[in-house]
Amino acid sequence: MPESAAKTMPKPAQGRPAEGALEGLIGYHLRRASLADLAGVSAVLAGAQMRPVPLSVFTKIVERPGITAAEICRELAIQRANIVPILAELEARGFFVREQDAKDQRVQRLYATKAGRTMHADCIARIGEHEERLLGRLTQTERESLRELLEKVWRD
Amino acid sequence: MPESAAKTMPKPAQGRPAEGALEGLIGYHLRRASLADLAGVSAVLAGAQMRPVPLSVFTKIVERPGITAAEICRELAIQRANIVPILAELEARGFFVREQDAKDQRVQRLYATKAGRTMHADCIARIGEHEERLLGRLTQTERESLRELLEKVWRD
DNA sequence: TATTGTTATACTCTATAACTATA
DNA sequence: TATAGTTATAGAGTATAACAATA
Repeated sequence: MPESAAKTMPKPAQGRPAEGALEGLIGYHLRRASLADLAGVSAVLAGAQMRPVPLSVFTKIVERPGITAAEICRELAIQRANIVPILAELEARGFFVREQDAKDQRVQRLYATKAGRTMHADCIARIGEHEERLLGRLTQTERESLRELLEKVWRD
Repeated sequence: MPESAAKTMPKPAQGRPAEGALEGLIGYHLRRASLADLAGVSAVLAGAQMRPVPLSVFTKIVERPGITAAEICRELAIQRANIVPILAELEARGFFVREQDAKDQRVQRLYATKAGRTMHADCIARIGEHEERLLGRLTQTERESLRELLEKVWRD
């Protein structure tokens, strides 16, 4: 017969109700919240045949005309090898074009097309509606607090 | 950086500095923060040959002796099919045992062993140190705020 | 009919190593 | 030597469908 686990339950933190180890970890809530968000984003983007990572890559191209693949990778923490098929698909769908840099023959500068900018605006609007649902229980002040706290966590 | 990008930068939201579409999305910061956390957790758990998901599964076994695999799956939003190899490995390493339920022959009740509880306590301690680093820029009050805001986002 | 545990499988995302061409 | 873009590949993590045993 297995021994009781009650003895090993963690002591409640001072002033807080007893809870499991997972609930006490910020990382656990970060992960659950992020996964909940990702599911919603994926769902609304599916209607535009788009996915979260390719859209974040494309957002950089739209907002920073002439950006290079290597720059995008550094800013989004993507491996250079992994952006290749992402760019290939976005290019094949006519969302951006590549231009060889005149001064450095190694680099390609990327420019969104009109069709790409239209797709981008549509996707950002879809995500906006999704976030409105996701954050429905938070006030505007709470949303801004959350954004700032999260940024403090991950930004260098 | 080419100045031509300035023309296509989105208009700043009222009262806030100019920023890209990604920075304005809570979901983007949720994802970056969660990935930063996950990298750190994975690193500290590697020293104990453990990974985040198996540990979250095992935490349920430690804290709820007699819990079933199906219950764990519902609480952690894991597919039943995917928990099978996770439990197989934890069992093979001697961290828990299975007992057939007397009243319902379909279910197996799971009980952590002493070795399992020791491993669990070690891993939770490692993660605690990791979170201390991850959240180093947040006050205790801010950490508690963050936890509550995140919970409001994902919890039903 | 529904649920538990399971097998098999496929797909996405991510990580690593190595190559080429340029600088 | 270092960087940009690329290829190939392997590993997690996750998703779906189906099955046998039991309720």
